[in-house]
Amino acid sequence: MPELPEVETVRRVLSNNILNLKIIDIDVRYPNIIEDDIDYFKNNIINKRIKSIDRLGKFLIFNLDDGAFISHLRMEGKYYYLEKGSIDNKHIHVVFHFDNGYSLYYQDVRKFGRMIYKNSDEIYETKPLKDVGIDPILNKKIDYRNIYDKIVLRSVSIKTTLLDQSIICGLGNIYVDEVLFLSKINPHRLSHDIKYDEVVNIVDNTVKVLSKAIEYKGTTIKSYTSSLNVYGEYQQFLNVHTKTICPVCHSPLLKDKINGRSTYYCKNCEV
DNA sequence: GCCGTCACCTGTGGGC
DNA sequence: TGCCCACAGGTGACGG
Repeated sequence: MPELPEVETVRRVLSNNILNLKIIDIDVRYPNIIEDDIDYFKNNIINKRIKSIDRLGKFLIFNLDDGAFISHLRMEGKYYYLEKGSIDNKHIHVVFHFDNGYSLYYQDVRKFGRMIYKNSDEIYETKPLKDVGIDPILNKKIDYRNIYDKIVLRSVSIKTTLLDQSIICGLGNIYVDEVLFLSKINPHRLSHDIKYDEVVNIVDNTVKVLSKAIEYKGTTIKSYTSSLNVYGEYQQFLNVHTKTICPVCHSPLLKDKINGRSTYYCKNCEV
């Protein structure tokens, strides 16, 4: 579900609500969400305050007085900040209770999301953040040559390469289709055939698409929400993903699978 | 190190 | 109505 714009929207919503609150208890109902030993995770977080929330790619980083816990929403993860006891359902798997009578509920229908605690010195030096590539929103000076050098080493499709979070992070299935459409590049083209100028174009369009999607609080196709009953509005700007007709040449769009992912593109406009 | 496949889960919608 | 199957916005483990 959530790609970079949706995660950034969640970060902003939570930053307006939970900073400086002390976590006094954690209720872990589905242990597989937590990658650590549960007691280790809880002992390192309980009695600490959330000082800030950062984002790298699709990861949320909840910085505490000391250390941080990192959260990935994967397909369906959502956070709700509500009064303690005001919500309950079988899809809520982790609950952080604060000292003000409110709680942060982590809900995840498919249970794919993950959380892990890190000491301060290992947050960016260990997995998972160690392997995360360039964040196109956080990095104001983008090294196009570096990205090009990594892309042309790959022999898979350009779409597959752009979904690889270790090169450019933050793109998911929806925005990759949009970026490639704006860049006029067929998603099936092999990475090692992509020219330097096309990489520049892809990166610039990535920044453009993601920035505008953040402005509109993400894309809601099915289930995404940044908090209870708050939905993204970028879907009105989608050109190809889930669409049937090309908005430029008006020919029917193609839909097929690349690496098992639904892929929408125009065979006339994307070459 | 790269690549393809599968697994992780549940809900939804279409076909029969 | 009920059953079965494919599919859904992500990522990591594993074997070749």
